[in-house]
Amino acid sequence: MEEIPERLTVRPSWLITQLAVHARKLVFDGFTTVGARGYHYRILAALHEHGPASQAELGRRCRIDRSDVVAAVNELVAQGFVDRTPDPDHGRRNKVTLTDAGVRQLRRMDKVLDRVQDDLLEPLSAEERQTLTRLLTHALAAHEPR
Amino acid sequence: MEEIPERLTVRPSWLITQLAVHARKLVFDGFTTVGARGYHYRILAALHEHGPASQAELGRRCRIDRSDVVAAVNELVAQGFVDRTPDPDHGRRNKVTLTDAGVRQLRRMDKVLDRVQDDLLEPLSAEERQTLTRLLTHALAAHEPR
DNA sequence: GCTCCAATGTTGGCAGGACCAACACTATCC
DNA sequence: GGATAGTGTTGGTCCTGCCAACATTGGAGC
Repeated sequence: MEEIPERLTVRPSWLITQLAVHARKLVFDGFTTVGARGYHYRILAALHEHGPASQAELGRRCRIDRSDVVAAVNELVAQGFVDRTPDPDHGRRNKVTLTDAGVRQLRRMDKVLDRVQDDLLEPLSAEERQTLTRLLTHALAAHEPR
Repeated sequence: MEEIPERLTVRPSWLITQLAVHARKLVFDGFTTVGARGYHYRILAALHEHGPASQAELGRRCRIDRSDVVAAVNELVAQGFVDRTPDPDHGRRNKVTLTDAGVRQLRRMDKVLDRVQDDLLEPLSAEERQTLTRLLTHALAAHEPR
């Protein structure tokens, strides 16, 4: 009745992009419950794991365009999750720092994400999830800038 | 130097959405060379595999919103790849039909897509690609409307 | 020192894909 | 006949990812 064309369902590019649609939706819905969105998590995570950084650096680490980092940092500042201060050594550069509230927000988002993984891969066994993760990591590595 | 936070790289939702970014880009670039985009392929494929259909039907089969089908069909009509005629039995309904030129366009897009799969999964062996396809299909099935 | 280049922050814009609300119209079921 | 479900269409939103342009600043090379 409403079958998807086989040409589509057979191709990895379709499977990946369609599963990504569901992943995005789950992540979006989850993050909405804590008043955040994807870019926010990436930035908080980078600050937590690698310490304070300039906006350009954050963009490179998080795979976010410079111009989009501006907006995301603005929002995070407004929510009190990061501080933005001019870098004393480099006149134009900013230093973005994680606040305590930011750390707590990051932990909330971590929990949300853990649940999302479960919903997303629900029908797969633990072993299958591991295999999938390995294969995806492998494939993705080939497309990363060296 | 520009390492991605581990919190991200470890999670399937990140791997899937990021690989999807590259998949989209490869598909987009490929389809651009034949003057088309994603929605066009889905619609041509559905028409070829299941025969003429109404727009609402196409939307359901291709996972495209009704309103977006309108625009895509407009473009396909303008390019001469499909015909849109009023359904004689149902006053409001349209019947969308694939033209010969549409079939040729579909074949061109098929070739493009085959190359894309290869670029996308380049580092994986044939067996790994098969495993990946199986796991993705399995996971995706759980999120499809029954 | 001075010039040229690279990097930075910022604004503003665009496109694709997905989605939603509302409206007018039609067919069909009770 | 009247309520209801389906259809085509317009118009708008959102997230993500990008790009161009600009002013400003640091640093490298001469």
